[in-house]
Amino acid sequence: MKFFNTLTRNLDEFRPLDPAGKRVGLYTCGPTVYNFAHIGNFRAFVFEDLLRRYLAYRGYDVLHVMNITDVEDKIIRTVRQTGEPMRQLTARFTAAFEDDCRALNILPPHQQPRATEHIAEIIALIRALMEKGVAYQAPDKSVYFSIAKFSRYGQLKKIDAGQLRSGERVKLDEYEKESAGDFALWKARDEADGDIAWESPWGRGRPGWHIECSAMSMKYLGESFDMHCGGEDLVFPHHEDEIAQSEAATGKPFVRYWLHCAHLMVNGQKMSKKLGNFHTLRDLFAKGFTGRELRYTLLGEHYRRPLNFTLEGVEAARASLARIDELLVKLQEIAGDTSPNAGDAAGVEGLVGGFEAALDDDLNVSAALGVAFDFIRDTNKALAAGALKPDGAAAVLQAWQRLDTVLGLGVPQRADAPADIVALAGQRQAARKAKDFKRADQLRDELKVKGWVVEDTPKGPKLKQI
RNA sequence: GGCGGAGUAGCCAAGUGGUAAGGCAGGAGUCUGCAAAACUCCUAUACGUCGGUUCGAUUCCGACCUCCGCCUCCA
Repeated sequence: MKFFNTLTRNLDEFRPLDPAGKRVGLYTCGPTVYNFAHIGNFRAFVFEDLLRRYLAYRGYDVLHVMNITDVEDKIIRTVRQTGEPMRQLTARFTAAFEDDCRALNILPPHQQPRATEHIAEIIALIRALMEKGVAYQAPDKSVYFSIAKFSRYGQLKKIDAGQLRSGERVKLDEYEKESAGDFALWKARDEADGDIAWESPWGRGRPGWHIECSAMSMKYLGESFDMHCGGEDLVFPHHEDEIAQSEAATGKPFVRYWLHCAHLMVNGQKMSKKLGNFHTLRDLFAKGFTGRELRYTLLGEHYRRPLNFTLEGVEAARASLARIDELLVKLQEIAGDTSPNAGDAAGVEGLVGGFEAALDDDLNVSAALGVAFDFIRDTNKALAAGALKPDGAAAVLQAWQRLDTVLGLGVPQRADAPADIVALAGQRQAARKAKDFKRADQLRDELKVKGWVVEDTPKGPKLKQI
């Protein structure tokens, strides 16, 4: 299994730190809960979900930790503007985030630590950095990390710390740092913070953003762990700073594999409220799209390529899913209660082997889906030829269910139609037998209004819920 | 200005030094009372531009164009 590691800029063979090669520590940067997350945020979370699911599929025992940033500049600004208490605001948007993740069938992390519940760990880490002499308290009372004291600074982004130039955002910065590249570990309380402040050895204040991830990831996964992911915008400075503060404090390598996903664009442009192409999941649900359609859309493209999100793309995803579902339902009908036996596995070797080979190659999910659709066409041909027996169908279903533990698209359940629908379908069939096709078509329309499609097959009419 | 990523048919999107998966959309056909689904064929001599290396490049190299990201708290 190979992954593109931002640290080495190479496709690296994955080897867990665990000597037994079993346990894998995975940390993914979670949301800042001051608003609804948008479709771009969820691209990253779906990618991380795919990664986690595939590691589990490959037999690894994954411990997945994702933080919730529940104290931060934007949160404080929102609190100031709206007057809503911070805890209420962050609880509300954390719940909304969790709802959205469920809708996308994103597995919940095993640990979901919040920054405000780890102030003690954060202070302990800053204290260690102060003791090592790599952090200092500036005249503004805030505590900063001195990148000049950490010679490996820039290893992730491949930048020379001396080359950092002050951008426009720095001009807005009112901090009294020794060097432009230094970043805040502890931010001294100011007027605007109100009562959002904690006691610390350096006075009242709150944690900087980067330090929470170091403190919480190391608490739950150890000082060195396997994988850390996020969107590509987090490479610098967030992840670079995490490496600096973590490694400076422990003297040990922090993370072995850094994986970053490319951004999502909407209609070929950067998503922005100004352009009117800004989508939250809620907006998309209101347009009639489902979580699994959106999951498929976000999942279908390789994570290191920019994804161009369009509503047409979600409609294409819907059609693709219908093709998959159609086959699965047919297979369920043929398989019935038959359980697959070992001998039937031969027919699905190509599917499973191709799928795994694609995902082993840096999670090439597009190629994996290509393999799946090739298989779907072949299976449809076999079905049309009547060549698929119950045990063969059961074997295919079993294989697909296993692959779906990775894709997370869900397998449709055969739903038996209620009695009134069955009765209507019976009347229609009687009308057809009597060659009263006008009446039959009326009844078909009536069924459609009630949410059922009737399809005439060689084995008789078949009811399908819309 | 610095660093990095991307440009494949109508749309989305894999991949490769020897003329390129898959999905969607549109069209035709088979099947059907008509549909639906499925299958077959077409749209499809599709690889940003210009050079170079090579027997041969979409794939390697160079330049250029366009788009995107990061350059102090944005997935």
